Amino acid sequence: MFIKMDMAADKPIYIQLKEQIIEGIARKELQPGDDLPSVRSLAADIGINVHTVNKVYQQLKQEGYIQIHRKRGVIIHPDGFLPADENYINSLKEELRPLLAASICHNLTIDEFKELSDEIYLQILNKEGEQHE
Amino acid sequence: MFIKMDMAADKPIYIQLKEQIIEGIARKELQPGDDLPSVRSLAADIGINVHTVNKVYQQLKQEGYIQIHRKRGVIIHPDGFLPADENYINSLKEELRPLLAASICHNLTIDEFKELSDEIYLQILNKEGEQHE
DNA sequence: TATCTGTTCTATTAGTAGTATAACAGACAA
DNA sequence: TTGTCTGTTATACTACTAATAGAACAGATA
Repeated sequence: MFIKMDMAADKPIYIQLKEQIIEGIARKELQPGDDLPSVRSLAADIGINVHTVNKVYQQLKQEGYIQIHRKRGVIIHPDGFLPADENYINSLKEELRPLLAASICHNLTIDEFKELSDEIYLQILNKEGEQHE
Repeated sequence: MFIKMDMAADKPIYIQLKEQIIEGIARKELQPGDDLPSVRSLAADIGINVHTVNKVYQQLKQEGYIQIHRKRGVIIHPDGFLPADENYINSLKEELRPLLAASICHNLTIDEFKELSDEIYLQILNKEGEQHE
């Protein structure tokens, strides 16, 4: 598995796990229909509690990233990428807004902000540059 | 004051307050040297606890947005906008990364993402479009 | 002296993050 | 049928954060 937890970080581990799975989907390492480990095996694998993994899976299901079948287990949603509906766009806007406000206060131009976005975008999709430390 | 709290939101009120002050600085409604209300008066004004306001001021001081003087009170940092040092850029990147990964999963192109950024950027700087609900 | 400022202390309530054990119900293979 | 895997639910506990509350201290100033 490609999961790397940072137990010392202030970011909750269930958020870390969730983000890494989403990034795995984004870079197509996890493709539609692919199996995900069971809650128990993944929990044992990365050394965290079953409930923590279950919480992540429930949220990913809720947001449409995965499907959960009683016996077969957990799979990446077979329909492929999600629709960028108004709901999603609005939540994205609300998350971007404080980042942009702070950027302005740090003398970052909108062009510099967009260049940064480009950079990270390529970094995510580049299969080589796995880790970001 | 231009502060509007949403007590029903899941976002902690100290985060809301902090973000609104930062956005006030970004849109230049709060200019270098300007006075901010005392912890007590602001707390009474928006109906929250003194300690909550104090926490926000301490963090804003720590991040260089404001100065706190024993008697004079709290002022917007007189040096103007902050430097976009490596430290800040790295923290911004870490916040942007999960947003971009999720955007990719929602079929958003990098260009659409950047258009969204443009839109919010203008929305912040536009003195008219105050609220974002 | 009285009053304002930020600051610090202690204490309480409520909620979240994470762990731990256990049990239930469905699926499936031996 | 039995055993074992799956997700799911329930309960309980610890630790931490968010928020409130009241009080007190120290410096500045009118």
